[in-house]
Amino acid sequence: MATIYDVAKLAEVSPMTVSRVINQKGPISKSTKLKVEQAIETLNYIPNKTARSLISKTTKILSLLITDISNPFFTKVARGAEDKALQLGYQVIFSNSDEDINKESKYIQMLLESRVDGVLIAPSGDHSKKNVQKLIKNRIPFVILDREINGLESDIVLGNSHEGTRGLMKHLIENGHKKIALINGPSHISTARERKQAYIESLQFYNLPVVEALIFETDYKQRSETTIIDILLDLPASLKPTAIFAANNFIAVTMMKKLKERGLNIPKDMAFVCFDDVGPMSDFFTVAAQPAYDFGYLGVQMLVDKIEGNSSQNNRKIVLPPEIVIRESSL
Amino acid sequence: MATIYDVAKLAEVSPMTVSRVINQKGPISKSTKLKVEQAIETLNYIPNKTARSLISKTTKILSLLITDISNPFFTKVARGAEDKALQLGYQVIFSNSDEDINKESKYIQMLLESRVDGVLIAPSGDHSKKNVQKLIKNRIPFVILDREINGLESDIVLGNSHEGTRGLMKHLIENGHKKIALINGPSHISTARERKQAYIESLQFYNLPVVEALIFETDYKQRSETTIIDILLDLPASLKPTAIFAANNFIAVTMMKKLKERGLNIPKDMAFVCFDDVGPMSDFFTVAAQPAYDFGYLGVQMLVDKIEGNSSQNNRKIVLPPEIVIRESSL
DNA sequence: CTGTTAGCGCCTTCAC
DNA sequence: GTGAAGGCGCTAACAG
Repeated sequence: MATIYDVAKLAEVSPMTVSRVINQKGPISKSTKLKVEQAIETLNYIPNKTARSLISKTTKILSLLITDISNPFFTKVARGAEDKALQLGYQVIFSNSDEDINKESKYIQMLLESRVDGVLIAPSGDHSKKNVQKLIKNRIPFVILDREINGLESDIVLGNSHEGTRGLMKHLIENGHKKIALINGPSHISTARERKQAYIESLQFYNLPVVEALIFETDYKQRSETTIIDILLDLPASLKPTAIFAANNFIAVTMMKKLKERGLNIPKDMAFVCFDDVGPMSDFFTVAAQPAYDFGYLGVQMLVDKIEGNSSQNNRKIVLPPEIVIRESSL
Repeated sequence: MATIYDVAKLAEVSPMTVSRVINQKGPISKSTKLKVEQAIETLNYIPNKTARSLISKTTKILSLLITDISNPFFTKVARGAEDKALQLGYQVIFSNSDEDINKESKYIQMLLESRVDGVLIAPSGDHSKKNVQKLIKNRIPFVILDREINGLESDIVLGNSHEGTRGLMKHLIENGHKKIALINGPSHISTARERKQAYIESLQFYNLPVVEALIFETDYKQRSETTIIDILLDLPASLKPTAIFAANNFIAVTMMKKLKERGLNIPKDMAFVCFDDVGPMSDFFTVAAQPAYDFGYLGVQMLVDKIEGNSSQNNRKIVLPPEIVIRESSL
């Protein structure tokens, strides 16, 4: 592969001159510029970004560290991130932590070695604090996505779990549901804590009892099995819920599948709502849809602002409201 | 950020010795190794992959160039690719061409400059040949995904469009459908050509007429509007189809939405089948589901084989069969 | 307007 | 078992 020296030799100039025409920087005569351009062409010269990085201490690469690209929420986040990154001249490396702190730590190490210019991270939970602190220690700019880390201030792009939950609960309750099960994510993730809190507050607001037997905690991951539905359906009639609120889309998918297996009809036998869109074909589901694309898009914008020093402030917080979309599953 | 020199100084050894302990290569005494490790620890030294790349001429980065990560098919491809890449010690940069040859070309240029070790590409169409040839010219290993490029042999991981189409058509026809519309992708994409051909052959196999008015060509992208459904529904009763076969998931989503808008019930008023899964919540759709995860997983495996020279052969072709999943939309 | 020198952080090669 | 010299491809800083 041709180097700047090869080009220089062919064009009968110094490597520095070649560098100048490549980077369109510094004064160059039309004629030498032409010579160089021809040499570049005939040698099929392509600048080596790796060598540049060594000098510029900049890679023009961003890291997108999410929990699972398969989750339609994060798929859209990724799309938004990549679109904005391209616009700003960055490439993005993506990684899936699978909500696993160890996997997350491994990726953090890798991205540190890669000298990425910045990191967009959806933390796997509050324990991610140590990973984020590693970023801080190494002065690599980052923006947190979707989940706050307990006891850590930072630039962040978030949804509004309270608003989304209240909207969903209001809809359910005003449609006559009094016994609503919550199938939540792990309490070490901020969104799960907030969704539970808003769930409880909503019940209280409508003077409905908070029944512990109707509150479950699982994880946000895609699962093939669950016993929660069995437990719910075995509840005595006085307790058995008429509606289920799943705290994210993957929980919803798992529960729905089980509900179908058990022969229940949605919404006739059980109303069903959840947080997050469930994918392109979601015309059936009542959801609190978050503007996932914007999470990624704005996140990258914020991050690059920070990297390139265009931003005066720190700990900027963008909160994006969800949209309550009422569909068949709860009617 | 600490360099190998800082570590060397602190440990009172030469940089070379530090390099040796980092890479666990060459003989080192226990005691110096310990000294070095301590220095690394106290200085929080992290090897600079960028500098390494300059010497090794290897970046341990793969490029995944697909058309749209938002497409559930490619989402899974990406997941499979990343999983295998992690296993093999590679990171992956992803890019979305949006089925646009110009965008694709731009990315090809970027990845060439980045000196990625290999490329996994789902070509935007037959015109991608020039981009792939650029890869060949620059000797960068690649594996093609999902779509063959007319007149180009290469390592490739593919689905079986014929088999999937025949399966779907068989199901429809054996359920009594005689007028089946095909809403296909662009004919410059191999999968569209093959699906159309298999569609026609299936009709002929069952002695059914091939009606040009029932064959449409659109693109594989997500769209918010379409006139195709209107055209179909305005057809005289003698022609109006009783079933629709969408050539990919995005086409299916667009058409379904329109069908709903027009007040049609699936499958009562119109049966509906498509190629590719439509996302995690696809329990409604009859589809030819491709093992998308394996496309990515095996693709990376093949690619890294090539990169690391473990593979003797060229132009290896992996064909992954689809699974016909019959669900409500066609019953 | 163009060229020279030096060095980014690391590793290969060859000495000792 | 350890170190010194040199260079990967490029560009900043200075010189002319």
